Amino acid sequence: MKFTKATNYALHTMLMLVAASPVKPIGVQQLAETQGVSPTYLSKILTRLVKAGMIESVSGANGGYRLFRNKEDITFLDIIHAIEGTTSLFECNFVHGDECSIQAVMKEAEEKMELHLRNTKLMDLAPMQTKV
Amino acid sequence: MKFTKATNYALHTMLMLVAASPVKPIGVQQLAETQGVSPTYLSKILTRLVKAGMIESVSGANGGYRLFRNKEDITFLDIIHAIEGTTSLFECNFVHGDECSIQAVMKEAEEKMELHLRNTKLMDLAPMQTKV
DNA sequence: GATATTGTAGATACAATAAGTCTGTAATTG
DNA sequence: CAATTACAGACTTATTGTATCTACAATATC
Repeated sequence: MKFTKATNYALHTMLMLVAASPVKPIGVQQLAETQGVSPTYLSKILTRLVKAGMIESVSGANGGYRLFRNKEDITFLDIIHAIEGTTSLFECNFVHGDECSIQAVMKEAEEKMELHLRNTKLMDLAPMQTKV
Repeated sequence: MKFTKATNYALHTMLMLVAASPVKPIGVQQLAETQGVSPTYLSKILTRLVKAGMIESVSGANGGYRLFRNKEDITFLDIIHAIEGTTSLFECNFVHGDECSIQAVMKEAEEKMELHLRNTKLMDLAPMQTKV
């Protein structure tokens, strides 16, 4: 199991948007070029962030993407959940008596990871690095 | 991203082996039947645990699998690493200046999860549940 | 030692997911 | 209106996960 590349693209793009102007949008062309990925594909990924209410898209000439929520509110977990989904990483589909004790442990472990991702905001990195 | 089913099979099998006799091996036939998976496939998974030095296989009539290490030493993380591999869940392959700050955060998060999995031993569950 | 029993390795098949492309459409600006 | 930009959906390709099958090697028991 691995995080998908889409998550990597999403995180890097968000970091750029956080560092950029909150009013003037950045075109997907530019965002994609910096990361060496095709604009249409990146657009498809970013649309998920739009639907999650994190960013906003502006059509037409000089359009692009810009933040929608406050910088301060956007956590790593938000972005990851928007891309990877929110279902548990581990699911036991056996029919035990009731709860699967193994799954319980796995869930606890996952929550430790999520806690860290929820407590870390993009802002925490933004100042030191303005590009990519 | 999801943990594979193989990890689920491995964890459940290990729980059975921990609860079973440390001398008399259990056949893969029986282990597989309990979990509703084919014996040859489970065997393939268990072979990875053998190579990781956690369990031992015994060929021939009345053969099967049994623990090799001490019950007390076997953590969730050991089993998961044996099946899923030990590489990071997140890898940024862009060429930044030096270290990717996003990757750094992701790595920390992963370590939180691993810490919990390393601190939880199969033994912790074994007493309350002897089957599956 | 022959035979039945059990795990092992390798080839192969199938399915699901990830990763990316292409094309046409809709919205906006100038 | 023309140029620019994002969006949606169908489609393709590559990779990984999930098995199955078969021949082989090791061991126990008679």
